[in-house]
Amino acid sequence: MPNRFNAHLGLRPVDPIIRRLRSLANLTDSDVELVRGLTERRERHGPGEQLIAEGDGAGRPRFVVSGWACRQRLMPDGRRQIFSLLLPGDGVGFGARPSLSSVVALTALETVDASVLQDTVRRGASPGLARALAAADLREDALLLDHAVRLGRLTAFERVAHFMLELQQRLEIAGLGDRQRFPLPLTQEILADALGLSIVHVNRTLQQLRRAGLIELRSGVAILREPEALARICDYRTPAVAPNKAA
Amino acid sequence: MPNRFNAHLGLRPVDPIIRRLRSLANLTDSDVELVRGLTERRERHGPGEQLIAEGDGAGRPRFVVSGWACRQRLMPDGRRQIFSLLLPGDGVGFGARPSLSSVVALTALETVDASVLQDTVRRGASPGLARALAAADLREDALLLDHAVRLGRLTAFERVAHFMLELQQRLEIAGLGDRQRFPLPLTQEILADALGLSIVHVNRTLQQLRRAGLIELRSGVAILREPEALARICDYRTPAVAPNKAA
DNA sequence: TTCGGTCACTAACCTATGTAATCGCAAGTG
DNA sequence: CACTTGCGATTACATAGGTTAGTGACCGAA
Repeated sequence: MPNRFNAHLGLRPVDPIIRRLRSLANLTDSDVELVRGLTERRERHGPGEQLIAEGDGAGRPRFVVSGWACRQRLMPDGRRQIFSLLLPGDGVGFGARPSLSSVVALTALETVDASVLQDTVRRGASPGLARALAAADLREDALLLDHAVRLGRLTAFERVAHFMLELQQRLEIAGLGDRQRFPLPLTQEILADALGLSIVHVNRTLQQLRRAGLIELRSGVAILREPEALARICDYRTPAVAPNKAA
Repeated sequence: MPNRFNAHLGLRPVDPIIRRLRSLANLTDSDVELVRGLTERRERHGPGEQLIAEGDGAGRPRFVVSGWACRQRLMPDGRRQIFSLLLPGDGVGFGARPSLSSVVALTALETVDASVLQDTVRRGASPGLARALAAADLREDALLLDHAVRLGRLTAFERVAHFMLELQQRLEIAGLGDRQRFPLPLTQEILADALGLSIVHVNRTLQQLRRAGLIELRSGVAILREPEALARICDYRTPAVAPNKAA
């Protein structure tokens, strides 16, 4: 629970958002100030809580501040497919279209309302933030295609490796991990539903990666021992981030 | 090769486009006239030809008039994942963002340039067409999520059934099939790359569906003998089409 | 403290799916 | 005509991954 406590340590709850947006486009000081101001309307959600239901119209836009969530779809027989994970710094509910998937908290989750930011962008008052949101959208689409390739064409071993690398990269951008280490507060069941595998096989595959000396998992923290080897295994390409390119 | 030949039979090459757009939003007579006018700048592509490469900037917008294409991604070792099929009436290259996947012709393919239409929409001169394009975009996203569920959570049997139902529905809208019968000019290899299966297993699964009396395939034509049974097998839900809803 | 619940982990077994190798047919093509 | 080439079909075999069942560690609630 990051709070006023760590403010004087230079850590603010909205930092992941700022880091994320800055990785997508150049922001002016006033852009950053605006994001800092979002600290007001906060919401807390328990694990399992649904933020958005499938088919919901455009809801309030929000940013995840802490905790993890996901987009998913459920089948009537209980099978679940997770489309993407929402990490601190990620936006939800932007875009004025009915949601095609539900959004569910996977851990205790904290969000802030981003209506102010969205209004500012719509008013045309911040080209920087506008570009950042557009880039975030593009990035999300790219991740979904990566995910489809993972599900359709990668083996379990490759899938897990690929997924770990994606998480590392995203969390590092959010300031929540380094090139080798990051928090991973997911059960193996959640991993299974994201990767299109069974729980048991996720477990097997993680063991395999461990035994190969490629990763390490301990109490909610993942360590990539050999990021380059992992990347070779699954043909992971670090996405080109273009913070300086105008539209 | 539909041409001036069948014009006096009431069949025009742009008909699939008109039917498609009409299924997405109400069009005025002048909207339809505009689409009819697109017949000019036509392009022909041979099977295998790449229309758009991964990373290409916003290209000319086009509609598929005849033939099939797909969005896909290739892995260095030759594995391929197809993300979506592009059927007559479908648009490509709208949206001013770099393409995240390449677009490749699967059969002989005919397209028309849609720049005029896009300009009209951008000028705000046709709310109907604007809504249609937005709806097409939304629909495309929805199909991609369906696809992810197919790849991640459906068995081969369910995948093929689901895919056939999707094609039936889309082709019927385009006026290229009825509730049971539609053209299917795809090799089993292409099906495999779309469904995340091996060629052999696609063959097996098709046999299985045939023996079960659910489908029939003959010389490029698919027949769904039991559409309802198929839909039950894979929990296929006909997407809600909302041609009358304003944004 | 005990109890119930969740989760990681394991083992045994089963089956869906992939791989490799052929065959035959139909449609070019020279 | 002989000769490819591409594609669907089929078989035999190998294996990745699913299913079921169970254990023990941990943890919060009573």
